[in-house]
Amino acid sequence: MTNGMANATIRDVARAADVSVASVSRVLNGHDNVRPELRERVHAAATRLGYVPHAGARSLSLARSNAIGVVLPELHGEFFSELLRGMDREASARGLQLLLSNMHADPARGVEALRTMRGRVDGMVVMAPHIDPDQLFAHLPTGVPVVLVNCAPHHQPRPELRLDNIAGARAMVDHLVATGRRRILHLAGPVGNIDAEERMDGYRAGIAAAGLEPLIERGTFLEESGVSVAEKMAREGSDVDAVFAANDMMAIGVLMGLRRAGVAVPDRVAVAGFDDIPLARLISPTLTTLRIDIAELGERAIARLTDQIGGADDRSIELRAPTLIVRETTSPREDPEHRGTRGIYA
Amino acid sequence: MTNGMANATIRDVARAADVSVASVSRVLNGHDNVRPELRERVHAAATRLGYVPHAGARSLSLARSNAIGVVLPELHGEFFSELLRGMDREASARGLQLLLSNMHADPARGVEALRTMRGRVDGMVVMAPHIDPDQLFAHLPTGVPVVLVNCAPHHQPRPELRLDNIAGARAMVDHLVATGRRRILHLAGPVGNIDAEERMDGYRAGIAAAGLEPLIERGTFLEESGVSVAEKMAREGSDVDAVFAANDMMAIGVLMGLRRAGVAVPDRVAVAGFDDIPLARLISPTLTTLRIDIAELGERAIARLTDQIGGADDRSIELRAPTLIVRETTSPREDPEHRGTRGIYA
DNA sequence: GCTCTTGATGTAACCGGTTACATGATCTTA
DNA sequence: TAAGATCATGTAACCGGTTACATCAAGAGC
Repeated sequence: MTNGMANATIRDVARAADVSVASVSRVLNGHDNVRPELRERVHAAATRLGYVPHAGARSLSLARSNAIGVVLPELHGEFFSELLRGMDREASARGLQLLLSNMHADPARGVEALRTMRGRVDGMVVMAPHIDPDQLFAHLPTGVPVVLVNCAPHHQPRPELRLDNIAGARAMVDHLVATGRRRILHLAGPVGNIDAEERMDGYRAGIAAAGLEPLIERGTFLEESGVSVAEKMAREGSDVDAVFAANDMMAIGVLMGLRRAGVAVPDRVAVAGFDDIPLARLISPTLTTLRIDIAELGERAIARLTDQIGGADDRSIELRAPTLIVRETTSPREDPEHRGTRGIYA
Repeated sequence: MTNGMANATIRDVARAADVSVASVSRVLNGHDNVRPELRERVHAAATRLGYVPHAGARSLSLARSNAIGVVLPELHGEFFSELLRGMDREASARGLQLLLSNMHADPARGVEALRTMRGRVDGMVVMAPHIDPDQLFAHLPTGVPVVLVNCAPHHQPRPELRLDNIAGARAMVDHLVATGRRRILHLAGPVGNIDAEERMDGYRAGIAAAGLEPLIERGTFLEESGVSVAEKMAREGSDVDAVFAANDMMAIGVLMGLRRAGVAVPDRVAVAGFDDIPLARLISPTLTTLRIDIAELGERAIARLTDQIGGADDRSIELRAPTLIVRETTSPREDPEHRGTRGIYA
């Protein structure tokens, strides 16, 4: 039977070694006030019984679990995977385990996910770009340290990490304008998603500064949105000469849609994304985008959380600026005649 | 102070509602043998105090944690992310949480990772293609259900999920042979990795069956290996007409290396991978590969584990066969003269 | 009216660790 | 040799829940 024999407890070990449970605990936790001979007996008994301490019981009496909760939106794609990788790196370096929870779209289930973490973790990292944190934290245990990552606006006095989406999007628009684009379409993310909204704000600011006209379509952050926008552009004979998508997956969709429609990138239309997922430099033409060091973001979240658990009281918001990565999809056009023109294509 | 006030306990609630802890517990767990008026009082007190149950204490007394441990190799790339996504889907459907642990290359740390899960999870999913499971489980708590995923050969009588790497690789070689390739190079994965070894076995079998000569290079499962093999081929004027890489990332590296060297794919050289990561259909030319439904693999692991936890005793090994996905990188050559020739290229 | 059943509620033991405090042995020191 | 200090070890309370069992009140049946 796999689960035939229950595991030995510390009392079993104590009995087997003919000592008290206190001594067993002391030996196993490496306290030095134990006679060597007794220490020996305990170790022998423990290995003989195959004793493995019960982490749950341990954390109950210590009021410390050495685990931290990670609450993420729908686990999807490379962003999430990179973030988790960074967290894992930092956490395992500090001897912490990660308890994962998926915060679905439904706020009620989200609250439930956070509640079930109480008494199981020492703190939490919460990333919820699509849910109002005030609502989320209203019915939550107090006294659990939390670090927010890229959350919607709120009134929580909590430590927080954010992307500077506005500056990033602004930099991209500036780049497109500097390379001669004038009809710049923004393919935005879903309504209510904080990253989507901020990137759109940055786009608007850049467009206004250049004295251009804003052109905005809404997407879903998925590849398909990009494809359909490209198809629509081709169908309607649009005069757009650059598409700035709110994330890389949509930008890639745009690339595929344009290729299928026979529209030259970057000669006719420039394309840019956001995130710099690994894919961005592998497709062809390679994609201009904004790089976020996602794994490092994850590491930093864990680091700040452990500081907080350790008693620090730093509630500041840390803003991380993305870096503009220029690749082939926004190269200046070879044909100088295009510069500034508004050619119609089919 | 974020963590100024400790959380209320069930005894606090009992005192506030002027009832016993037993009644509070009954109310909060939805037992029906409680007078409505009292039930009301308890709910009121609980919300007034912001009471959230302590999951650790609960699982200690219930001997059930509703969490399952997931032990994965170095969290890297799309494979891992898809697997975790599938597990999360199934787990949250069953009301389970996932406790993540990274099994690094070092077996000692791996054992430690498994030990710290005891008393914290109801069972574990272990994926360790690079570590000997016998060694791993030698000093482990008995009585904890475990499902192995893609592990090295062992003598563990445990339920297990595996990829049919051999059949997959064999199918790919057959496909390459059928489309006229004769000098087929296998870019294998690292020594000691079970997936790598099995894929190589499948390759060997296919090559032998076709009466061809095996050509093998070792790689690291990373893109760079592919690039350097492609460079080496071009440099040495190799007569290889197909490269079958042991995973997609290496295949993509090969594609990039060949493109840079000006070697036409698939006309001069066909390229194929293994895994069907999302990237495979996005690059150009699109990559022929073997599809594994990774997320489903993850779901299935959780499903089998919960069966096991529920008392089932099914120790069978489930073999999942990859599906051959033919795309552009292995299209038959347009120039029929190449068929069977061994042209040298620079 | 009295016993028996039924059902709500409370008391206290238990899950498996940790540790404050008590105990008692050994060693100093006068 | 007796008093005091030091140190290893054991006893039992505690962490925060759950629940077997005891208790007691109300209603049923005679």
